[in-house]
Order: sequence, then C-alpha cells, then structure tokens
Amino acid sequence: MEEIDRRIVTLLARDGRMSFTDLARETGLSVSAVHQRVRRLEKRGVVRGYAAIIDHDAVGLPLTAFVSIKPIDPAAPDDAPERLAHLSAIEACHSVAGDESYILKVRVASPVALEDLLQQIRASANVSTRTTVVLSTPYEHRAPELAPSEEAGEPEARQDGIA
Amino acid sequence: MEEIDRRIVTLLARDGRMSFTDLARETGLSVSAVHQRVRRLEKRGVVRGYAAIIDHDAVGLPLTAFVSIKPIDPAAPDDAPERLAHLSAIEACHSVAGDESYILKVRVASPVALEDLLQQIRASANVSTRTTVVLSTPYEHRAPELAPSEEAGEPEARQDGIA
DNA sequence: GGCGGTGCTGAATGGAATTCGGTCGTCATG
DNA sequence: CATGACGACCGAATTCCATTCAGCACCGCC
Repeated sequence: MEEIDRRIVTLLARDGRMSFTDLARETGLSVSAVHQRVRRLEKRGVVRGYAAIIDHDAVGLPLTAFVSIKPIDPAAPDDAPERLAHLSAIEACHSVAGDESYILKVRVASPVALEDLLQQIRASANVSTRTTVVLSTPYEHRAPELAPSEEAGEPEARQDGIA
Repeated sequence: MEEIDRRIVTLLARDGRMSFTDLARETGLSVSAVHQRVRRLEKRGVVRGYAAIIDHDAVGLPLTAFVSIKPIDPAAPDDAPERLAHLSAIEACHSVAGDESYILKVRVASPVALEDLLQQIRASANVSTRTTVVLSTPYEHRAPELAPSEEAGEPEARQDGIA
C-alpha cells in the first residue's frame, strides 16, 4: 500500500462519510480513480466497514468499564470470546499478555446492570473478573496518523533495522 | 429519544454509510422524515460523527496496548489528557477508578515504537506507566443493542428545548 | 375554534455514486 | 524491438441519493 491509499484511509478514518468527490480533491485523483481505490481497500479488508460514532450517555449506556477476566480452570479450553459474544453489552474483547487473559470493554446502563453483566460473564465463560470503571473519557476513537513511509502490514518489510 | 431514533442509531452504528433510502425502508418512514431525524440526532450530539473502521495490521500499526498511568507527583494538577493529546498513537484516553488514574489505548508499529511511546508518555505527563500488550482482538467496535425501553440518558428534553 | 409547534409525506432538484469505454505506461515475453 | 497483458488512470453517461420545499395532520394550549 502506498501513499495515496494511506491518505485515503486516514481521511476516511476521520470522516467515514466523506464523498468520493472530496476524496478526489484531497488526493488529486479523479473521482473514479478514488472510487476504484476505496473499493479495493474495502475488498482487501484494509477498510473493514463504516460506523457512526454515538454518544453512549445519550442513548442510555452511560457506564463504561473494562473487565479483565481470568479462567477459573486454567486447563479448560480457552473459548471465552465465543462464549461471551452473545452479550451485546461487550463492545470489544482483547486477548492480552499478563496476569489476566482477556480485557473486555463493556457499556451498560447502570451499576446494577454492570453487576448483572459481570455475573453473566462469569457464568458464561467460567472466569473470574476484575473490573475497572471508567469515570470519564477525555477522548476516544481518534484516527491514527499513518506514517508516510513503510509499506505497512501484511507482507514483509521493516526498515528500522532488521537486526 | 424514542423507538425510531433508537433504531436509526443502531443501524447507523452498524453501518455508518447506510443510505437514507435504506434507513427509511427499515424504519417505515419516508426518506425525508428519516433525514430530518438523523440531522437532529447529529445536532443533538447523539451521533457524534462517522468513521471508517480500519484494519490496523494492514496499515502498519499491528501492535495494540493498554497503558495505565499514575501520576508521579499526586499533588500536581491532573491534566494528563491534554498533555498527551499530541501523541497520535494514543487512540483513546479514559479516566478510571482504581489504583491508576487513566487507561490509554495505543497503536504502534513495533515493540520499539511502543518503548519510544512509553517514554514520551512518561515525559509528557510526568507519570509512571503499566502496559498490557494486546495479543489478538477477537472482536472490537461492536454496535450496542439499545434497549427498547428507557428514555435514554440525558435530560434530552422534549421539544421546546432551549437548544 | 384558532394558533403555534412538531413530525410526517411526496415531489423536485442538484449533486454524488457507480459504471463503462478508452488511454497510457510498465513489464514480461517472443 | 514488437506485442500483448495488466494495472491505473481519466472523462462521460447513467442511475441513485441527499437535500430542500411545500403542504397536511396532529397535538397541546389559550
């Protein structure tokens, strides 16, 4: 992936509804060239989709928390993500290094709802939980700045010294 | 906020580029009615924007981590979010309850880049850091399921609202 | 019952998305 | 060196969508 694609991705990450016309102006390409590139980025999975960013306070889910989970039986097969997928309050699930095995990001309506969710998590995945409540969120969903160099990702390549 | 708005928000959270035509079909309203509602949701800040969801692996930022920070001088004014805002590798900053004061979500190109970022964080905000590296992400950015009841959060006020 | 506010519909218009044909440069091959 | 396949681009044509604009129905209120 090269420069122009990176620029397109950056722009779309910042404004997922930017028109092809505007993208064309920003990149100096024709509308159809940009269209072609965006389509390709989508097909390749570089752009995985588009989403509205919503204010969780305003939709009745004002309480955010991080829930770290640890299996109660370390010998059991680790399929926590699938076991938890049905809980729609879980926005994200990351497998992590460290003492615990996963960190979940959850959004709920109230402390009581959080309590209930934690029970469901423990029951569904047979894990213990450690919860960190979010008090406020100064910022979130910031678009990354894609470095101008690199050929980014997939294939080989590295430039900051192989050894 | 009531039923139809909640439905619109859910749909847009799932597909930020859904056309008004499709939204109209899904909600049973006319195109212009939906248009009006979406505009209002945007103006009220319920929908805060739109973003492309990108594959960080594919754009050269394959390493994600959570960085918990704690002020070195607890007496100093706590303006860490502003002090850190310039670091574009930081995707999100949450103020949290518990031992540490903030949790940052960061995306970098490599372990070396992470090391460098951590130094910048410590230097910029005068904090100590504790880092949890993400090994994989089973899922992320899942759209919430907005419960049908509730009058959802805010005082969002009837119609003769001041705003 | 009249009035203002709100939300809806349907039509009109301008602009954008998408498709298509054609051009150009690159590269591998004969 | 010719040639043909490929990939990327452009511009125009077409279709679709966003946005605007009346006009109407439904309150709640005086």
